[in-house]
Amino acid sequence: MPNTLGIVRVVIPRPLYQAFDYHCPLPLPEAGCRVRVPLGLNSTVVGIIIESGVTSEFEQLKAIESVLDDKPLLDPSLLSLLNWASIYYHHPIGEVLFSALPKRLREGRELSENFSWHLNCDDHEAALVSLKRAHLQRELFQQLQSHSMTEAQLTSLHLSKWRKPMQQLEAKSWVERRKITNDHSTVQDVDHPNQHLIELSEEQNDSLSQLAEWRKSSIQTPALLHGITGSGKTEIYLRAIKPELEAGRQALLMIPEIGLTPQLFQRFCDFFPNQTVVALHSGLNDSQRAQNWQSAQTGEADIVVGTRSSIFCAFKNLGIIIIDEEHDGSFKQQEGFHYHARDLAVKRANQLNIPILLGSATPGLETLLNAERGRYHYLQLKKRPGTRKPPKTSLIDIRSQTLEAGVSRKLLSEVGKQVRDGNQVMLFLNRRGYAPVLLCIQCGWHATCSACNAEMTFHAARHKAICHHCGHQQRIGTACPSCQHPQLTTQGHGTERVEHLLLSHFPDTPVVRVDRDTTSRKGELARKLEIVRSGEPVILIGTQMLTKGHDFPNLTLVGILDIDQALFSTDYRAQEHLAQQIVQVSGRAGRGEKKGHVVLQTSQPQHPMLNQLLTQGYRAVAQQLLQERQAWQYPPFGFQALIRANAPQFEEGLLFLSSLRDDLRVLPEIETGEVSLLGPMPSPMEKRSDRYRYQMLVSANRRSSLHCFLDQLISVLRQKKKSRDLRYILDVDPTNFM
DNA sequence: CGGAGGATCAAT
DNA sequence: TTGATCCTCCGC
Repeated sequence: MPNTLGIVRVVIPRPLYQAFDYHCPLPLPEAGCRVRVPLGLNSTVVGIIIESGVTSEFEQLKAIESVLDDKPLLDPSLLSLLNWASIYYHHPIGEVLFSALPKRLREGRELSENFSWHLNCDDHEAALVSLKRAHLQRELFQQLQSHSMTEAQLTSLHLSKWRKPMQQLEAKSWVERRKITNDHSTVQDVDHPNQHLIELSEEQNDSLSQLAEWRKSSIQTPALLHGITGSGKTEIYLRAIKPELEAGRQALLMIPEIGLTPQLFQRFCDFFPNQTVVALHSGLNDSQRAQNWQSAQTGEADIVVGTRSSIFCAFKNLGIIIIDEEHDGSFKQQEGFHYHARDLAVKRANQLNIPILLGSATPGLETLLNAERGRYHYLQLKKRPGTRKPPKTSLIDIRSQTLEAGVSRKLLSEVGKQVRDGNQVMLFLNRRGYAPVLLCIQCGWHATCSACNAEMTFHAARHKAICHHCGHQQRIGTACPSCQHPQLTTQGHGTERVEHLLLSHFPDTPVVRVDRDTTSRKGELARKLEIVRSGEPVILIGTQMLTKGHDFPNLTLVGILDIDQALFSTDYRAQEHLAQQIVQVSGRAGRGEKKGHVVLQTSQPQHPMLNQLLTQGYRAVAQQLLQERQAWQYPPFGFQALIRANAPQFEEGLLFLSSLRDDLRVLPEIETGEVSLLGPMPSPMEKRSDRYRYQMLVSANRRSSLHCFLDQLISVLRQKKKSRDLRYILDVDPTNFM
């Protein structure tokens, strides 16, 4: 072979654990570049180089078809994180690597060129006068007057439809488009007069100086910011980010899935008006996503505000990671490549030796334990700024109350009182729809899903029964579908039903329902939140959508309707989640000048966890739960993985897992008892979306034993013959056992 | 995962 | 014998 060819190692977007070697003309592209390579007999796929200039064992190498990037998309540190994740989660490297890229780039598309827009006009006054009636153009013009804007800024900031008016301005030659070559080698002025409008409390300032001190140490350990709801964690985030930006570095702020309130994003834009803030979340389309991702990769963006998958975003020079609401379950990816973005963020920060700040009013037990063991720096905010006090919480024993749609008389009268006083009220019920059960009292028929082992939820306004697990729908008339009895009844209650109740009791007060059904249309949530923020008396009824991050200053009463189910859950994480949820929902009350009040309805007013939460607070509950976890050797004291298998045929997955268990019996970790297996058993909902689901739990007291065992498990699994429609997945550190 | 080539099977 | 369908294997 002449000396014009080298060899590159390429990862393919297939569920394969190995990489493939290809010939490649010199000079070799670097690791992290995409290539197009032939695969199999007559197809080509996009691959990513993970090593360049290797020697290959393999005899008949093919040559790559083309190189797609002249500079790496993924830098060595990100590649190493992804490689680590592939090993830790025992997931095929190809799928891991490709999950880091936005769809457009996965498909091998060209990088979009990034441009910025500049004003190019002598007489601003005259121009503005002539734009008197062209509002959009005028707004853009004024925007550009203060500073030039990149396309990413324009798209994410406020004007999603900026292109047309910009074209019109361009036609008049008042603006011009320039290709961005600047990668912020000249750092813009980060300081801005608007930044300091909010004065920090003594406690906040104290946290900040601790953070500054912490930043100085040569090895960066993570920091936990445990601040009660309303204590102003966002202000700390902003100021923790600031010095990094001043040093020319970038920041990543990770938020829960539905936590990106426009207010939070806006706060960041306002605080750093000279910096580029971009979002990465599910609300963006493919091209916005690719563009924002890329703007972080090139260094054009200074701050990325993103959900779970933004942990894989490439950065030119990442300086700090912040995770807001770090306890939130949505940081755990629950399908395909099951990773925990919070854990990976800690790993990434560690690899880069940069600071990471985990913020929450209700830190997860794992995080709290890390803080207690001194592995994380522990910061607390115990007060709300100013004179604002945390809300007072009381229980209503619903056993001694008349209930209407699950709402007690006592709570209803309290709602009435608050509304009459001009205040706002929020009722929290984590169940959408009208009622979870629809049945016929004559023949006993009830609406069950044909694809799942589940009741279908009745949605009254749509005259439908809908399965919340697979989406199947059935139209419901007035008569029973089975015996034609003219009246169907319901059991239980969802947000829609409570909304009806509230409308009938308080006809003069707006009732705003916020759940997936009422906010699926784009902009609908924002519109509803706007009503609430106007401050007028409003009764809000909603699911957990309502619990995250919102700030309603005029909200004085929070009612939590149905928690009894969670009190008796068999899932060992249920108590932790419930405590977090109660604290988070409660924290929506009393954020303004008026005092807040929280009412918890329950049939278990003597329940130890509830009482401890009310009298001693979240930290005490968490400590109690940690003790219980320790006694049982549950995480974070023990380590787990869950193998799930499902197939369209009844018990096929069960058979598969049983046979797997037999194969595993001879492994050393099982024989010594370092690792134990539980199951296989049916998943809590055995049939879902026409597939029968089973699972087997792997537990170990040491992480190293677990991982050593899983390595062997994967190789057994790979060799096992399996029917084509059987699917299995390994979930390391599972959080959800459904 | 996804294509291909071989095995299998019922209908011709 | 043939087309359809299932199955198993393999990818550089």
